Amino acid sequence: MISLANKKDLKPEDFPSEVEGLRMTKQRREVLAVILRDRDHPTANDVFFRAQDRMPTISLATVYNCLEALVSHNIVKQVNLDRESSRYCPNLSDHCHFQDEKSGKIHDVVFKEGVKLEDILELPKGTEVSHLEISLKGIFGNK
Amino acid sequence: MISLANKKDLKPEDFPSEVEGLRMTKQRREVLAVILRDRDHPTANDVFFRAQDRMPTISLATVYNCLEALVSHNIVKQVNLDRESSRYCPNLSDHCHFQDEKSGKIHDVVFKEGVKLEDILELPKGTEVSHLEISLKGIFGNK
DNA sequence: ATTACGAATTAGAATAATTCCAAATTTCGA
DNA sequence: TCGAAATTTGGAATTATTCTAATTCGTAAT
Repeated sequence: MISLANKKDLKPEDFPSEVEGLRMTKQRREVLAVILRDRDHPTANDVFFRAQDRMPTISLATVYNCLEALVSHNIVKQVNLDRESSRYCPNLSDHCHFQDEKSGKIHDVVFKEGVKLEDILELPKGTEVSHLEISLKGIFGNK
Repeated sequence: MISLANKKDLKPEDFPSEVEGLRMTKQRREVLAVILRDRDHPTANDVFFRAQDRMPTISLATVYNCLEALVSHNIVKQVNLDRESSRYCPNLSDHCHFQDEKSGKIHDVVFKEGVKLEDILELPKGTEVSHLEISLKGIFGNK
């Protein structure tokens, strides 16, 4: 796809009319723009409030609809930590999520160069992994 | 602790009166016995129904209370896959969960000998991991 | 332009898992 | 045995999410 992953400053109206086969409506553009702008793993509710700044009439149901559309078209990732509300992440590359217990902030964490799943997990022959989620909690570095 | 992990056939009344500093009440014994017996990652509701066989008066609220007590005393693990109901697992050793997309069954998966997190993840210096959850989905082997 | 049709949006109701609450019961230590 | 503290209980409350049905939008053909 046209990599949206880095397009931090893209304005909603700059999105092409279709992304990954998904028609980009006004609302979907706005929801996507919010997620690309802040990159702090917002919940649906967070997205709803932020989207309202530029689009006061958008509804929460629409935000949920848009998120589901974006996720199912692999435009954003849905992140689930414990049983908290789902969060949304524009980083499409393989990565994990680390929730800092002090700040509550969620950090993306990547695998070290060359690490592959089959190398680290005892998986029976013939296993096909379609989906992987790794989440960590603790104190995140000194940053 | 007295390793309960392997005590598949332990009857509720056989549990010591205290485990990991947690007083073992009748209800907690029963809930724990259910989890140790079936080992199929039941939800709170599953546990509730199974516990009712031997203890028809137990309430769902109590099952939730017992589960929370058992989890916080590290007697069982709480497993969260996506946004589904939490599930409960008596396997206390480090492991991941693989949900087979055909059967829905959840399999425990272990790390290969000697694999350590720091070896595979790009974590900033000073990071302390207190909690880790890895979950996979796909087709699980040929078993 | 106008129309027609499928897709998207909307508000609000419904659902489901979990937590909360306040009262009743049980357990434990003095 | 008595009283305090912990636990259990049923039901109400909460919260995130999904569903529903009505309206609106967008597009493509007339």
